This record gives sequence, structure tokens and C-alpha cells, in this order.
Amino acid sequence: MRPMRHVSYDGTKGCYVEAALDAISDKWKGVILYHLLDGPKRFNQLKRTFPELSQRILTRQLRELEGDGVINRKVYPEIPPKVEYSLTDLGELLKPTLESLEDWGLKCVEVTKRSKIVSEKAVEQ
Amino acid sequence: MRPMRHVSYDGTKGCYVEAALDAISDKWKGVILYHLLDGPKRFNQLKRTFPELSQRILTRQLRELEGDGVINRKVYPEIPPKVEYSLTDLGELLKPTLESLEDWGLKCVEVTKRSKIVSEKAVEQ
DNA sequence: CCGAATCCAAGAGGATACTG
DNA sequence: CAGTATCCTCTTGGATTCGG
Repeated sequence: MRPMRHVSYDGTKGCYVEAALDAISDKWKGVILYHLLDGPKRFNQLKRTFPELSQRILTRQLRELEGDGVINRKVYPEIPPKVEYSLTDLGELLKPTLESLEDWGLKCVEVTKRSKIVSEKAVEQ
Repeated sequence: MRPMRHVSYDGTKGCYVEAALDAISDKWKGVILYHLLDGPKRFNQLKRTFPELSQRILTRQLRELEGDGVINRKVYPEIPPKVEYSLTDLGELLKPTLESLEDWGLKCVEVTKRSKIVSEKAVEQ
């Protein structure tokens, strides 16, 4: 399990920002959550969505999200097995936050791209 | 420099969420940014704010944020040296996002705390 | 005061193979 | 189908020391 970064979140300024990032900022968690906003997804469905993501890591990220109360893991006792992941209430509350991150991420990419073009032009001269 | 996690952010669903998290999700960046919302801060001011944060790491996080166009680094040619960090326009745009993260972080901590109490009560019985 | 340089430990992510 | 189990690499964060 991912270690707690601090003993507790004590109300210090900005510490809840940290708590939030702790829960959602691992390499794949953001995108996983984003995809779950659509509705529940099966394990293999997620796996196919991110071909570069190994099965082991996907499992771990999902378990951590479950441990943080952000997603639910529902096992259907069938053969072959079926496991469905969905957002908890807490997870649903993330929607506006994720959208806000998405908006800003877009701007961020645009700015980076622009400055890259500028520096390339500078090289040309 | 922190490696790009993907070759490019190509508009794939949720990828801008990832771009945003890439830029702000390192261990201390969230809180650093949060503190800069107040206004510019000197290096040592930030250092004192986070006593557990080593100088080396603080420097690196600040440089990465600068590289991503989120903060400005202004050096005053004085003795002793003075360096001030402030948000760029892009950084200022983060404000609602950080507040959203903070809101959700608070809820997250509450939920975790509650479930911890519940499980402790279960142990008592 | 604001770093850079060096060295270190831990862990996160990943490739691959196996299983109920 | 949905995972474990190993093993490996590379990145991160951190302590410490030195420098302009």
C-alpha cells in the first residue's frame, strides 16, 4: 500500500489539496477515474482502454482507489469471472474537479506548445 | 527533467487530466502552488513554510513548475541574493482547480476518517 | 541567501509467466 | 476473465556537503 505522506491532514493551509492529489495523482488514476465517469467498467474494458498499462499496475491502481473510497469493486460470482468498477459517491464528487483539471490541462498543453514553437523559431534565426 | 509520460497529449479522452496532473502532482507542487496563490514568495519563505522539505527538492520542484510555465522565477541581483517565485497567468488559472481539489480533499479525509472509526468499532466487538 | 553536487534508499512502474 | 507472483529498472525524495 502507498504510504501516507504525512501522519495526518491537520488543516494546515493547502493540506487538503495534498490529500486530494495523494488519492488521484498516481500515474494512471486520473485517466482511470475520468473513464469511470461514464459509468461502470469491467477490468478488461479498462485494460483495453490503456494498452500501455500493464495488468499488474492496473490492478494496483484500482485497489488503491478502492482503498481510498473513491471506487467500488463488484465481483460477480460467475464463470468466467466478471468484476466491475464504478465510482463511489465520493468518486462522483470528483467530477467537477476532474473537469477543472481537464480544462487547465488543455491550456497548459497549448502554452507549452506555443513556447516550444517560439523557441524553435529562435533557433532558426 | 521529469520525462514526458507520453509522446504527446493527443486529445484522447481524459488525456488533459493527465497533462494537468503531470504538471502539478509531484509530492510538494500542489501545496507550493497553493501558497503562491497568496502572492509571490521568496525561496527561504517557502523553505520555512515546509520544514520537512529539503532544499534540493524544493529547488527542483520550483524549476519544474517554471519549466511547465506555471510559475515565474525572478532573480534580484543583490547581495545577499533574492529570488522570488510567483504564479504565471497559466498558474493563476489554476486557482479554481486547486480550490476544487481542496474541497474534495476535505471530503475525502472525512470519509476515510469515518470508515476508520467504523472499522475500529468493529474490532472492539 | 539560494542554490549545485554527490550519494543513498525506497518504491513505483513495468515485463513476463502462471492460476482459479 | 481477472487477477497473482517474480524479478528488474529507473525515478523520486531525501541527507549532507560545498559554493558564489
